[in-house]
Amino acid sequence: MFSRIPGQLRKSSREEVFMTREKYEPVRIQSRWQKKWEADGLYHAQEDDPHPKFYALTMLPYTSGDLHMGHWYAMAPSDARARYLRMKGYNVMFPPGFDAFGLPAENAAINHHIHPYKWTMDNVARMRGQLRTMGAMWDWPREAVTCDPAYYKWTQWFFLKFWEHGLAYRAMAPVDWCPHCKTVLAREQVLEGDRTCERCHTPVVKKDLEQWFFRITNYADELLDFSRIQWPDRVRTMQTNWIGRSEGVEFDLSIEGSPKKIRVFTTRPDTVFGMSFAVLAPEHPFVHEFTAPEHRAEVEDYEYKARRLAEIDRLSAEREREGVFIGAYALNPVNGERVPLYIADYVLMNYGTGAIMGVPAHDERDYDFARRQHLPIPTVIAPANWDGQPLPEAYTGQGTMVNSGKFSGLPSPQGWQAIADEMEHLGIGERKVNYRLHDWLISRQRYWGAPIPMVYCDHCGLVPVPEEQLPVLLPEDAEFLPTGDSPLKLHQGFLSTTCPRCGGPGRRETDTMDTFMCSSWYHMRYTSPGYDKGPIDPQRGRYWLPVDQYTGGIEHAVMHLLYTRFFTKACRDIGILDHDEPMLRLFNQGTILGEDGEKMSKSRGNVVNPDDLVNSLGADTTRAYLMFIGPWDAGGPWNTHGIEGVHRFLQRVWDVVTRPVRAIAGIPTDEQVASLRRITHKTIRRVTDDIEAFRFNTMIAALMEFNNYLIKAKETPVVLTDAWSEAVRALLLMLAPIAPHLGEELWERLGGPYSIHQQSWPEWDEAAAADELLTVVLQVNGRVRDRLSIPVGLGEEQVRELAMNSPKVQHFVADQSIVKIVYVPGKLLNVVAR
RNA sequence: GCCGAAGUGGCGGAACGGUAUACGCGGCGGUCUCAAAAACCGCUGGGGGUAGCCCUGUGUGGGUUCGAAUCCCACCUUCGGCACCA
Repeated sequence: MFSRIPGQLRKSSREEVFMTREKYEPVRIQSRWQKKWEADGLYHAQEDDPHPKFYALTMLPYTSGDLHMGHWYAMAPSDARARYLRMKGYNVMFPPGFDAFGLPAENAAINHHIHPYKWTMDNVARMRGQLRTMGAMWDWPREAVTCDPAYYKWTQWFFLKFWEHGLAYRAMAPVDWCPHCKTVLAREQVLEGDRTCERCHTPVVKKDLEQWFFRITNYADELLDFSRIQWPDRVRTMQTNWIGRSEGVEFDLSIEGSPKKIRVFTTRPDTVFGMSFAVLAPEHPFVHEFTAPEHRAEVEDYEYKARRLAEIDRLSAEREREGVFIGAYALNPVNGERVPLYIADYVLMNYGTGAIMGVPAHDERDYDFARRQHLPIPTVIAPANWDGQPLPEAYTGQGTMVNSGKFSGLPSPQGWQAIADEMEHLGIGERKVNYRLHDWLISRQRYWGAPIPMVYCDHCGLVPVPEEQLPVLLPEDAEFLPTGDSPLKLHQGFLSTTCPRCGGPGRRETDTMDTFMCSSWYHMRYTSPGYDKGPIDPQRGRYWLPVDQYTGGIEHAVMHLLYTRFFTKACRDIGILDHDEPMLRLFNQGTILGEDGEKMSKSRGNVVNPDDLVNSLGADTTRAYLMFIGPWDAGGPWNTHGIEGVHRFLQRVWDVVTRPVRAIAGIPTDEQVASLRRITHKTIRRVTDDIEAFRFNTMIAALMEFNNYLIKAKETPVVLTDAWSEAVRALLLMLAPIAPHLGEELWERLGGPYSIHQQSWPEWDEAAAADELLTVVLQVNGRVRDRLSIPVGLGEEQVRELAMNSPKVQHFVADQSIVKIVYVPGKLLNVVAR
């Protein structure tokens, strides 16, 4: 009985402490502010704002079903920076949207009998809800969903404009067909190496089909010019390699006993005297005509093998270079020499002319081939100090021309030009630039995409659908059968139409457009929501475009990011836009991995669900942890304990602001105040530099250090000063872009005006941030021996004197003589003794 | 094979050519508690010493420099991209 009393007392005093210390309840706080922000339209950017505009954009997500951690990793830091720029005084637009066309929706229709529209829009609804929980400054009224007829109407409109301006065309071409997806793919969508479909990893097969193309190659040279944009070197290199520009000469080889000539392309006209054979691609159209009867069987056998290989796999560049002689001879135009003609699969039909001159001494592939076929390997470019002996391997560098008729003795770069001139002069060839880049294949044999607005008429041929008849709608009652044929092909109502030109019977194009078409211009549409006279309202478009800061993954380097640049340049030439590049600055974030360091995937069971975290630790902690985990461009593994550390940090910020100040006796010293102001202003400087440079991890580390200081300072009399309020306000303002809900909540509790997200970013005062005492490191022969605390501005002489008086310095110098003293003002002094 | 990026504590990662390991996690010790959890405080690269301290240490080996994680050369490893483009 008696002993229970102290216990009860203790219990009640603990309750008292509990009452005075309010808990940080992130889930409650976030839903409160998300509702208020949305109701207030806090993030809806207007064009009549006096501040300079800033268009911040993060790559739009595909409507796969759920917002996963990868989306958060891409979007949360991007949002934080958009918020920061807003506080810096920009009129920031940060719009959301969905890439909503594509095969998964159609596969769901075939497998689960859900209409692609329903499947997609259900996903959009779910993802919208999840996006809202991030607490990002999404400008919802600008949202675009690419499968919405109000959107794809304009995708079709762009197609018509490209058609009108000769940038869209239909052609028969050998294309890559995915037997699983039952559609053709763009070259970019075929994984090189194993030649599989990038989506389902089924080996693709070659088919000759009539397809729709965009003339992106018209812009090849302009796409190589990155001078107007600040994009990462990595992306620029990848695009440059993909475009693959090479300068050379195209010339004719006469064929013995035939009036026909074959054209070859070379980047090394300076080596033309070294040709000892010529090669045609196995698919070259002249092969049959030139093949001698006694070689026919062998040639056909080889063609068959080559075709099979081309379809299945052509794994390696190291494969033996094989080929067969076709029994014909070509004549070298510069010296009349007769050289045997081969077919070999190392020559590709879809690059250059599909035929080459074989110069084994100066090309590694030709060298291998010549060795196998026992062909001569004449040297025509002499390396420095060449001994006149046959080369042990192909020499591909520059040198002095030899055995090259009147060109012998010339340095090879000069010979290159001289021979090119000569061929042009004699009319047998001319300079030519070749590209690896091909025209963009945009047609797909699927339902779930924007229909290509063209009509086939027996009388008029190909006729574009008139603008006023757009959109060509996808029929809602299409049947989704696992036949492999596009549902549009089987839908009479869609298929049959009247010819817009003659009014006679017409048949609609059933191909739909590549989804990269939709994503090539979505950033334009965000500027003009609801505009119905065109894809972009000229005034609003001019105000917002181009995008100032784009962020997204590197995986789109040669697809989306190249297409959208092409799109912008084409629109400029058509007169729709007046700028050259869609996005001025680009930042590529890395990939967030599972705790095991592997890519997050359901099959690995290492998926971290953001929804669970939002409902437990809160959106702010999740956002902050993703930014704290490491450099944003590096990505990295998730760590369950790591996020708890970030949560503790936010909890301690909460405590610093909300806990009642304890009764503290005494008045603060000048030094206490100065030191608080110093760390405040130093932190503002650090944090500002970091967020400018996308260094969110060190930015948060700086805020943690600052908060740790404030926790201790709160126990001292400085807590009663203006410097303290300045510090706490700065802390919240700097935290607001990272943890927008916590920032807003605490800002309100401090009595700050709504909203913290409309306040100015704090500025630092260099004078307040300046140190009064500096630590000078004393080294002897480059090794740290002592430290000196000196007042700012102490002259070198005095520092030297203090240093030489240091017992430790003296000990390590001992009886050696001092050779020199290096002094880095205010930082370090190194005594060199020997 | 070619091109590019990167290798730092037990872990994620910090460090304008100038105090290596900030910040966080984990671990150890402590306070509080009947106890535990939470929270808070302290310690925490390795080796040596009772201690003041000393030695050593940023993938490996060299070099430049008063001084190198940082710059240069070679090599090893990892990750990306490209891979017959004439």
